[in-house]
Order: sequence, then C-alpha cells, then structure tokens
Amino acid sequence: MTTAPARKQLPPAYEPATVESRIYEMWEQGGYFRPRIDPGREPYTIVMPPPNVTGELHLGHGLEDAITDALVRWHRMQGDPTLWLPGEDHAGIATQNVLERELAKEGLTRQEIGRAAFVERTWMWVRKYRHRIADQHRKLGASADWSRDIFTLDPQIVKAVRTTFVNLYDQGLIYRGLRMINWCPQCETALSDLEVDYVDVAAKLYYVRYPIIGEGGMPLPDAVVVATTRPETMVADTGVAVNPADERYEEKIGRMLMLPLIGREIPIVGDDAVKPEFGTGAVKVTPGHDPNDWEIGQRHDLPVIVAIDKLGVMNDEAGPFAGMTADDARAAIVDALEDEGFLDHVEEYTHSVGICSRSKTVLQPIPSEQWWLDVRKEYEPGVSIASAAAAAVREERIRIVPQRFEKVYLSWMDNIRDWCISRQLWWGHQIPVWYCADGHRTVAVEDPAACAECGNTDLRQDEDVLDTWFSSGLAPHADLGWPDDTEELRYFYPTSDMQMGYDIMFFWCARMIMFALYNMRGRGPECAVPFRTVLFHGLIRDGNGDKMTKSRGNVVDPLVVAGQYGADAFRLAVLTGASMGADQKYSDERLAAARNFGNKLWNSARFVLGKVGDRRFRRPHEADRETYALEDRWILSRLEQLELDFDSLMRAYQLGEAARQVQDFLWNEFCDWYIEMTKVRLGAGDERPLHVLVHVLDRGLRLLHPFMPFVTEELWQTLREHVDDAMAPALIVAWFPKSGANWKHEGDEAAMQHVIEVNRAIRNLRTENKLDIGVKPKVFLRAGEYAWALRETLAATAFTSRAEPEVTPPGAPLPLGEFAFARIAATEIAVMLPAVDAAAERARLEKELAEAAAYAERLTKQLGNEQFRAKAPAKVIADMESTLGETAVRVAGLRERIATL
RNA sequence: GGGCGGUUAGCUCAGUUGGUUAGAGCGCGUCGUUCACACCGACGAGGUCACUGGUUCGAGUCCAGUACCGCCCA
Repeated sequence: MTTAPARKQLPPAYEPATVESRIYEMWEQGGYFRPRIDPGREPYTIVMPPPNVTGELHLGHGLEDAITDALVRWHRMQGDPTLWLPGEDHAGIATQNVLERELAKEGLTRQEIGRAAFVERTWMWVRKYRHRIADQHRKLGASADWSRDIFTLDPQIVKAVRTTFVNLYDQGLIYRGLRMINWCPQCETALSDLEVDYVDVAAKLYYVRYPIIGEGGMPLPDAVVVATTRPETMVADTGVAVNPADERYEEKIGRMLMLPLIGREIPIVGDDAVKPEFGTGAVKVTPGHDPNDWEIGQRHDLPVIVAIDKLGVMNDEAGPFAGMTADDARAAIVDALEDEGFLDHVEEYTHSVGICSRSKTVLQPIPSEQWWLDVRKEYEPGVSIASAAAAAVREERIRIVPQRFEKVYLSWMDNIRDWCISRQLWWGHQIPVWYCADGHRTVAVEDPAACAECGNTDLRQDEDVLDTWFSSGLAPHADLGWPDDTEELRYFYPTSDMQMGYDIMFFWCARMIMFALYNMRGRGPECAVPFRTVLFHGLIRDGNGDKMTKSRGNVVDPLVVAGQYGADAFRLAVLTGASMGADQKYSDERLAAARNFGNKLWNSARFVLGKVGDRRFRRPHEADRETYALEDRWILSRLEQLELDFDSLMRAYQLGEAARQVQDFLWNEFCDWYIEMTKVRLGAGDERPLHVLVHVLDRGLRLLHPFMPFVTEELWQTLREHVDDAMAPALIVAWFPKSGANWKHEGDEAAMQHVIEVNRAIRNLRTENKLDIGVKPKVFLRAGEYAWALRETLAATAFTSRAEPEVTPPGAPLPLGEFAFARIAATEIAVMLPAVDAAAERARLEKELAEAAAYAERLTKQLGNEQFRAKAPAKVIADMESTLGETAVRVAGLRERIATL
C-alpha cells in the first residue's frame, strides 16, 4: 500500500453532460484513435458505412456506432493496431433532392442556374455539413480515426472510381446499351432494379377485342380478346402473344390483328412467357413500355414503339391522344374503345406497380441507352463479377453473421442481372467517358486533352453520373489508397469486420464484395476480399414497431436521446435491445434502465473510492489465497468466469449478451452481495477487502468500457491512482482483462451461492412474519455440508439480513419460543419470532384495517359515480369491482383477527 | 409464387453443441431514513415457452406439420 494523490470528489449522481465532451477531447487529443502500424501485429480494421453528407445521424447510425465502437475498443485494448475508418457519402439522388428543395425555396430550379452553379452550391453544403456528421459521431463516443476521414467525392476516391470504370470498360464488363430500364419521371433518371419498390394497388383489368384480319386484308367479325391493366399503352402495341401450348389459340398464331383505334396490323406470336391462365390467355405486346413485352418483342423481332415520353406525356405515336398525360390518355382510350365497341368488359384487379423507392412516383418502364455493368461476363476463365462474389461467401472466405443472411445474399447474387450504373443526375461521379464530334469514345482516368482515336480536341464528357453505390462499393480498398500501393492498403487490407443494417445488404455489402474481388484480384482469392466478416444488424423501429421515417414523423434523434440519458445509456440500450440481426423497438423505459445502471456503477465506485481514501492497493495475489475470505475468493472466481465468457461471446459477435453479463455481474454480484458483505469487515478495520474491491472494480470498468466508454473512463481516471500496478494513461488504451485460471474455484462458488440463498430465506421469513425493520431476530442455522461457509460469513449475514444468526449442528435443539422455518439444501433455517405483544399487534392490525377500509371506501365511491360508470370501459369497472370484493374480504379478515386478540 | 424471420411474464426482450425448479429490465404489490446509490434497497406476485405430432432418459432449444404476424425476392 502506498499513497496516491488526493482525488477529486465525485458527485452523488453520474452527470453525463459534465463528463462526455471532456473525456472525448482527452481521447482525441491523446491520439488514441490513430493506430500505429506495427508489422509484427495483425491489425484490426473496420470501415464505417458512410452516412449521407448532408443528412443527420438517425438511430440506425447510433446503433452502428455502438456496435462498431464496442468491437473497436475491445480490439484496441487487446493491443491490436486498430483502425476505424470514418467517412461520408455524397448520396447522389438524396443530396440532389435536398439541394433542389433549397433552390425551390428561392423559386429556382437547377436547370435555371445550370450544372456548374448547381454543383458548386452542393459543394458549399457539403463543406458545411460534413463536420456536423463527424461531430455527431463524436457525441456518441465513436473512437474513429478522424485524421483519415474521407468523402466519396474526394480526389482519391475519384481516382479509384475512374480507374475501376476504365478497367471494367477495357475488359468489356461495362457497356453502353439500349435496354428496358426503370425511369422515374419525378427524379428524371434511370434507376437500378434495387431502387424499385413494388406496391399492390387496386386496379382494373380491361378486356379489349382485337379483330382478326381476313385473307383480303379486311377485319373479320372474329376477334382475339386481350386483357391489360394499362390500356393507354395499346397505341404502342406491336403484337399479341399467346402461349404456343394453348389449344384455344393454336391455329391463330401467325395471323394478323387490327389494332383498335390506331388501325395498325400486328401479328399474333406464340411465346412461352405467356401464362394461359392470365386473362384470356392472350396478351398485347408493347415492347416500348413493358419489360416482359420487351423480351417477347426481342424474341419475335417486333418493332419497338415509344408512345409515352420521359415526363409521362403521350407523344405523336399516340395519334389522337398525343399531348395527354398517361392518366388522361387511359380514360380517353377506354372511352373510345367503348364507343367503338372494342371494349369487351372490365374486371376489378389487384396488381403490383413499381414505384421509385425515393420519390414514391410510379415508374415508367422505357427502353433507354444506359451504362451497364455486365455481371456475368467472364473476365478470367470461369470467373465473373457475380460468380466470384457468390463463391467468396459460399467458400467462407467471407463470413456472414448471423449466418441465416447467407442464403439471402446468395440467392440474390445467383440471380443478379446486369446493373444499370448511369444516372441522369448532376451530383456524383461523372462518367469518365468523352465524345468527340465524330462520336469516338475516349475512356480515361485523367481528363483527356484530345480524342484517343482521331485527336480532335473538342471533347464533351458524358453527362451522366454513376450510381452512388458504385463509389461506396469501393470503400474498403479505395479508402485505404487504392489504386495506389499505399502502406495503409498493404497493412490494413483486407479489413477485418464490416457492419451494416440488413436493409442495405445488396446495395452495399454485395457491391463491395463484387468490386473488391475484381480490383484486388492480384492478391489472390483469400486476400482480395474486402472484409473477413460482415455483421448485419436489425432496424430500430418506433414503439409500435413501425419503421421510423420523416413522413411518419416518428423519427428519434440519437443526439437528443444521448443528451437526455447520456451517450453510454443510449449505447447500452440499443446494443442490448435485441440480438444481432433482429429488429428492436425504441423505448424510453429501456433508456432509463441503462442510465440507471450507469448511475449504479458510478455509486459503487464512489463507495470503493471513499473507502480507499488516498491510498494505493496491490491487486490480490493467488499466493495469498488463504488470507482471503470466502466472499473475496467468490467474487474473484466469478470475475474470472465472466472474463472467460466475455471473450467467447465477443468472438461470436454476441455483443449484447456480453454487455448484459458484465452488467449482471457488476450489479447483482459485485454491488448487491460483495460490496454489502465487505461493509462489516471494513468497519472492523480489516483492509483485505480493499485489495479486492479496487481490483474487481478496475477489471469491471475495463470489461464494460467497450459498451459504456464515458462513465467507465471517467471513473477509471480516478481509480487508476489507487491501483498499485502498471496503469495505462487512459482506460481506452488499458489492457483488456484476459482470464488466467488463478481464482476460479467451483467449491467456493457453490458455498457462497448457498450463503446467498440462506440469506434470502432469512429475509423472506422476516418479511412474511412482518418483523419490523429494527427487530433483529435470533436465527438458528442447522447446517451440515456448508456449516463452515455459513460460519465464516456470519457477521455479514447478521448485517445484511438484520439478524442474530448462529450456526448449529443438524438437529440441535432450539430454545423455547416461536419459530418460522425454511430449508435450503441441507441447511435448516429457524427464525425466532418475537413474543407477541398483544397491544402492539392490535395497533398494527388496526392500522392495516384503517388502510384497507379507506381503500374500500374510495373504490365504493368511485364505483358509485354515475359519470364513471357511464364512460369507463367495462373492463376497468369490472376490475375495480373485483378489487373491491377482495378488499372487503381482507377487511373482514382483519376485523376477525382483531376480535380474537 | 419462392425464401427468411418471429410467436417465451402485463410490456420490451435474452435464452448458440438439448440437461436440475425457464431468466432480465420495465411495470405491478408490500415494506424501507443500515453513513455508495430513491436513477436505490429488501421481499413478493406473475409463464401450458403459439398449436399439433415426432425423436430422446430428457425439448423453449432438434425434426415434421398447422395458425397468426412481419420482412425479403420474383
């Protein structure tokens, strides 16, 4: 024992607001977030899913910070060179929408101010908001390396994006092609398949008669009836299709039909894609406005007619309906069909409609020239983008946690189609393709001065930008410097863990795997992977289980929550709110519970520090085992077990369970039993427990630190002065407890467990027999096996269970008097009841009676209130009536007992 | 249509090679000025682990099926 400097006084309650920013600053100033590259050690690396640069953090980001920071701190404390690489995403459509709304407030559109001015304005926003995002992470305690903070439009990422594009293009994996795409008339851009949501809508199925044309070219009375949900597209029909196996139409294949209203002749074709059970089994084919029809049209060489433009307006192909919106045209066409006798009948019908996942606008399927990533083309024998990405997971070079998401990933990857990567937006990575006047293409990483083919210096860059996920998909290697051969890339790649909500598995996780395996393939299959393990967490929903969205107005700001309860409480609550991968419901009660635990911990430390004074204690050493009491050995044994369990839980990514176990240990074992039991010995001047208290608190703070970094660091800064050991300057870089097998002792644990249960039995008997708080009854413990343990802890039992206990042999006679009995294993517990004082007992019963009678009266009065009876739910009334019944019985019983006294 | 998940105390949820009497927090009831903590403590009430069948010495846990709720993909 030596003397430590005088410590400052801790306030009686933990006040996060006075602690968090100071502690965070201390960590950041100390440089603890920046890893030191040590070739002798394997690093731990994790890349942050970059939030939208102009957005704000939501609860999901908060959960991600809690998960990642726990893993990061755990690894850092184990001495791994640990890098948490933060960043922000330019978020193409989302950011452009934000800026367009801002412009609209000034009565402007982006077209009016032009592309250059629009992009400049967006950059101004980015410069303003980028730091806000980082500060929000800081408030939650995220120990990310901010010196490496990266934005997806930074020059380094531009270089990576262009290099990737050029390489893929050169290998023919990126191509320009006319294909059916999802067009959002609101956002005025093409979308990938992933950005389409499908909603069921009540609609109508229109049955339209298409007359058959006879030998002489004249329509016959005979007709084929087709069913369609979109009659307005009929003006662009170029065929009718039936299933070739459908006997009803067998003889009609090859005949010509007359397209009503328009008069065009169109053929009947046989195609397996047609389902005979839909409608009449004959469907109109509109290759210009339906993805399936496009396919059918391709197979039968049908012309493509586009009659609806990109703003949803009918063009000249629609003849008399030109100029109408598609909706108006539908009504007009149905009217016309009816007037001219082509409308057979109409049915109610529910079908699913594709809408833009961002703007919720109904999408128009239209054929369009776009840039595509060919995911099936082999770039090496037997290897394509999609096959490599599937194999990495199938062959377990990448591990998915929880494992069930593997199937989701694989079934998607196995069925993936070419990815539409171009967007008709202004904000993003502009496609690195330039055209000269002769239409030659130059595809290059650096802006070219002249056409690569003809030398023409008059070049125009492709106006489109790339899908946002094209750049974020490069994160793990691009953020570390690729395509340059940087020290960071060599050391930290592949990254270790990756973490995200399961809702972006395809958008982000899949794309990172696709790109990494291509760009990093030089490293070989094992080391090309972007990460070794990916964790998918669930969504945080509101109290009703609904998704939190701005439109619902149920969004909760994590910083508001952290301000209210403390960042530690927020982190613990979301981490233990559900098991990994499962959704959780937000609840204030859980936040309060987590805050309460922080306060409990705070006060347990106050107790320890108060007893320690200004002294410094050595940790208990196992060689001195015999000098320690049962409860000392017990808590040390439990601590070791916790350390073992903690390690295996964390290795299995069971973060919530690990946190729960530390919490249980500190509250239920350390506070409720160990600290309570030490009070007697400490009061008697025994300093042995101080070694244990200091040591266990130190270890407990270390174990809890990954989950509750602020409160643990704040307490540890004081505690470290009182542990006579080599102590790090800060908990964030203190070594993590690694259990040896020094104190683990089954016998001590069982004995102490018995002591605890005996204490509980004594307290239970006290309560059942309504002993006053001041009464200390004689208690006889007739014990066998554990007599030694009960004897050793007798003083503690006397104190914590307020009794005068005595251990006697089994069957020992009891003195005269009244007893209450219980039995725990082989120990019989006899609590001596005080001689009954008739007067006092009468007084007690009278008091109880008065209370019960008053309660009954209140209930009677309430039930007699007509207003109440009229308006209250029947259940409330019924419940109250039954409570009244019970109370009446109790009153009667009490009266009876008073009468017998 | 295909796939996945959920169903455990009033509420929110744990429960990972099947193992005594199924847990926690909140809420509820009773009691409480023991010098760390009322953001606390003590004691207590509260569960047919959705249902049916099977495997097993033993099932909340494994298998098959059913119902309801939710999600993803087409």
